[in-house]
Amino acid sequence: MDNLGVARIFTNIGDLLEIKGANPFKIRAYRNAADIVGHMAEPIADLGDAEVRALPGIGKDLTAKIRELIDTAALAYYDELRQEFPPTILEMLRLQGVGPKTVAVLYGELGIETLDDLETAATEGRLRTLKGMGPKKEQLLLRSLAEHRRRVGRHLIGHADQVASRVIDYLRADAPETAIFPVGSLRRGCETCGDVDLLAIGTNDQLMARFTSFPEVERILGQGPTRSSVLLRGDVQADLRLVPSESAGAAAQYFTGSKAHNIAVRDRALQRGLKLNEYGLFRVADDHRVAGAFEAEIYAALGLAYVPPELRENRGEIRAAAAGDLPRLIERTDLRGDLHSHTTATDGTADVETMARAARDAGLEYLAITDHSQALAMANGLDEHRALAHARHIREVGERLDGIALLAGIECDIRADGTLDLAEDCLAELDLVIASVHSAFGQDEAQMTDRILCAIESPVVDVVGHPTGRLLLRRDPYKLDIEQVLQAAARTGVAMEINSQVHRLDLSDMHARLALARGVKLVISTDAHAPAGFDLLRWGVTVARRAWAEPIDVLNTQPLEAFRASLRRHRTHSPSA
DNA sequence: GCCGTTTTCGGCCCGACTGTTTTCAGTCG
Repeated sequence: MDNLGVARIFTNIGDLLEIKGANPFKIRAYRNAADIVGHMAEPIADLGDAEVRALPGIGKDLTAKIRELIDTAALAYYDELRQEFPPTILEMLRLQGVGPKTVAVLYGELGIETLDDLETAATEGRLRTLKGMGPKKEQLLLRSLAEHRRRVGRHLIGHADQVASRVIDYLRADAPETAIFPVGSLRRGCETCGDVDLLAIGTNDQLMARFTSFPEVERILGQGPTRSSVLLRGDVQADLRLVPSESAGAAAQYFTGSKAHNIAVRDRALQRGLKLNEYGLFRVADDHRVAGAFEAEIYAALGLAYVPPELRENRGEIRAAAAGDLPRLIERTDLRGDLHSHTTATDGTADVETMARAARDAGLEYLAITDHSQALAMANGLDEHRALAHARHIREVGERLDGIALLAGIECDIRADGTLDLAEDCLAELDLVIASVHSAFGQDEAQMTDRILCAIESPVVDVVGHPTGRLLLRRDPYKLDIEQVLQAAARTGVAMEINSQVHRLDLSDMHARLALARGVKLVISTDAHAPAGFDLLRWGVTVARRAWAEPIDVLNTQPLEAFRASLRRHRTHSPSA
């Protein structure tokens, strides 16, 4: 069993224990262990018991359970726990506003086991008969159910990418000469993917059998010589297609999509007496193959510059490609710094120096340490006194280290009334202030908009962090007049963050593109809580690319001094004035 | 569940918000 498998089972144990009403610290121990194992770089199966035992938060008991999982792919304790509840009960925990206590009552009192049961009971008004529930809670649950239904069957891009990598590595081990790569929404960099589409080039009789024997396959949905489809553990569907090399480019183009992009490209082909399908680009008149082996030659044959996959959404890229006006999209290597990170001072897992070294190892020239402010008590947020002491410490460490510059910043909460969580004179002492919303998500649009506008007007705010507050597949964005916020940001020189956490990716691609159109600068940040977190920059870059961003649009592509000068706090007048 | 080691037992981040109450329980971060 791999790390993610272990992590998933520990997470489920934590959830089941919580429904049972077990000791909260025991629950936390399982969740903590799930987090540690799930984020480890090396396979836990490669570690000896002593090394596992040495991991923080993993003691004698959990070591034994991890060993059992690695050796037998099962865990007796987990199986016993699962006997006590129907297997579908954990799904209900995914609903907004439904926690373990509610699940326990729903199951215990009304025998509700599934989301469908819950919907029926809510619709019939039976939930309000329960203690602590009323009509409002019923409506809330129905709304949560509807949101949840929209999300099932989709996966975060980071998750889909890991699945794709594991499948590809497995296939390559047996066929090192065969080119295999992701297509579809994963290649386009969409924030969520419905399934994982893979394309293999060449001839290989064994490939499909190898694919369906991948260890994570739970069910084979279909198997043929050129196309197979499987359902993997964790409900991810993966499709593999095999095409001959003369059709490689056409197939890649066809299966990468999007549908809307492909329709527009094929239309352009027809206008030129050509037809495009997954086998190649052909003259209609005599079926002569004009192109097919490479994507670029197909686009070229249609009078188009090569369109990067992230732009293939039929949002103007074909016109731009025809005119030679495609942007020079930002790349990961254009980024020189990361502007959002946490340490053990609040809810991070590593100290300032460890994070700094990891950022340097990730190729960055500067890093802003931006721990939480006091409102996030649960994260041990900093008050003014601690924030300034922390800033001194960050600067000391920065002085000491070669090859990386540190900025002493903070992620300051925007309180429900729009005021900042720390005094302005304290914030003015820092190098960088990100203002973020972490509470009162239920405010109406006018309140939330005013709240963020209020923060933007503060002269000490440089960046708005994860501006819409969405959690992909979990929580919709809060209600917000983004247009007003962007106009204020443009006027004041406040930058908008693209948060690279795969469950945030906030701003979204569309909002980021709108921001650029309004003259707002972007920053791409990791929000790293651990040394491995800097790898996530690639996803923020992917969003920026989908937003048509060039390096000049993103503040942290600049060298340190130019970057500092571009921050709102160092501007002497508003940029649009 | 883990952890420490002047402790092998007794700690282990807690405040805001909501909807339901009539003094609070559950959820969220």
